[in-house]
Amino acid sequence: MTSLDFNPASNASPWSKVCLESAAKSNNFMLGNSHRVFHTRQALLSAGESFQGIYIMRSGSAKAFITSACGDECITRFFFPGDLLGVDGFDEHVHNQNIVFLETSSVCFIKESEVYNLVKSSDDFRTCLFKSMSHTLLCDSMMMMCLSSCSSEQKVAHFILELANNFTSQGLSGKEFRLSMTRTDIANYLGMALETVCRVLASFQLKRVISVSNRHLIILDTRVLNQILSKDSSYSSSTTSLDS
Amino acid sequence: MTSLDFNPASNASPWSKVCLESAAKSNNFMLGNSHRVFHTRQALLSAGESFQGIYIMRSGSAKAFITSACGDECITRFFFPGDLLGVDGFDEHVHNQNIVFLETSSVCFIKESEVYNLVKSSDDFRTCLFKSMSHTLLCDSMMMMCLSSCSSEQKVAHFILELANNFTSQGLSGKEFRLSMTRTDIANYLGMALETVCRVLASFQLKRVISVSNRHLIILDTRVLNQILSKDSSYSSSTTSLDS
DNA sequence: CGTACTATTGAAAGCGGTCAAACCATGTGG
DNA sequence: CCACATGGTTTGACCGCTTTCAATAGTACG
Repeated sequence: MTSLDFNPASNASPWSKVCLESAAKSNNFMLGNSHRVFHTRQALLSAGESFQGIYIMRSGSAKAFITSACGDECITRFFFPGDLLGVDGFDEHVHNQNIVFLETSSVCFIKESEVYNLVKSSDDFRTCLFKSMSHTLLCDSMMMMCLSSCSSEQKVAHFILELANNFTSQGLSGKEFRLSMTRTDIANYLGMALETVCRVLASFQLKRVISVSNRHLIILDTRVLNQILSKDSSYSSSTTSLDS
Repeated sequence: MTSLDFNPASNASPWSKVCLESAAKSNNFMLGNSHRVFHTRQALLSAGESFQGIYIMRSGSAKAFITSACGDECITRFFFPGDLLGVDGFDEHVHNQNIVFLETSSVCFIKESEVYNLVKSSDDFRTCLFKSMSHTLLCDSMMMMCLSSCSSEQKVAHFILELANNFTSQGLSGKEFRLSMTRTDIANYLGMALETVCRVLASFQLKRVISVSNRHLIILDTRVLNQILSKDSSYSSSTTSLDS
């Protein structure tokens, strides 16, 4: 009923996000030396690279994409501060995704061996790592659900709310923010044509639900946005009041 | 060209699948007592239930689904022997998905506290657990890629090959097997209408790529199936034509 | 100021969904 | 053993959402 059914990220994320790094720090694993800054379009990882450890996004944003057999890139994920990067490498000790930054960003590296040490020595770290991975799995499920059963409008609504949630949990405004990704990226991520993204955004703007100009986005009516998500066909008058 | 670009499951899965349970066993965590058998349509978990631990699928199959805000079920995952169930619960200590068995199956339960103990005490278990979760993340990415950028034919081809892979890694035939899920389940999972699933299967059969009768499926030409997956458009002349 | 990239909007075509009607399998009870 | 009921499956016809194609406009940055 409430906004919970929209996105499970709302509660879990902020907690584990801060936790991981601090938990690691408190164990004196010299994380200070492992900070690194990247700029727009720079790559953190490329598919095929050997796995050395994981990264925690400290600031900025990035996208992960796979180059499919057909040759085209497919964005599978966006990363924001607090997210873990490169976790897919545990499986085969090889990264299967490319990760590229969308803006100037900084990450914190944790070597694989340190991850294992921390998991053993720090309950906090272990808990947070598990939470984070578990949470990602849940988000993936929600995303798959969205991709498989949502209309274009619902997909975009979901995407905007997801972003808003992320910014809110970072302590930033969830109502007004900058899109660090292009329309093409959004379209790619949501599995639709970029023209459709534009059209949906335009339609939302027409309905006074949002206001967009280029990368700058303002959410004018979160409730309607949630309504669109929960049922597009019939705009039931009043469902539930909601969160932030 | 190789099967690698189709599904990353091929290599990783079998290894970690066997490992987890044996690693747990070797540490004498009395897993013998935690075996349980379920029958078709029985539920292992329901959304909202509190998280107690994780399960390893020993035999049979199951589906995970979320009930969306719109009220309809959405299948996010199918489980086969070796898969971990209920991992999404680490995040909030609550399960967000329902898991229901598709046939008579047996699972092995590992209490949360035991998971943590095992992670600390057994490098094998820790490695396998990480691999498994990491692998699931990768599979999710592939699935999202499929959902967002594949045609109906490609989705079904992907699904069949995924199943074949799973059966192969279980030591069973990857060419001939029984579908434990209904067409409706498949359609739901792949984000398409069940009628479309039927149509695609029929078209594949017409092309002599597969042979299906009810739940019984035989793969006649894996190569063409992979070709369909990697590029559909070239076949457009003969595929969707309704000439009969 | 031009070049390249990004974004927007329109018109036409097609894939896939919805609706509808059979068809088939399995199991139940007469 | 058959009639019936139920749920799963199949196929056809029609329609609409999205994509594709195409052209234009706005933006960033040298």
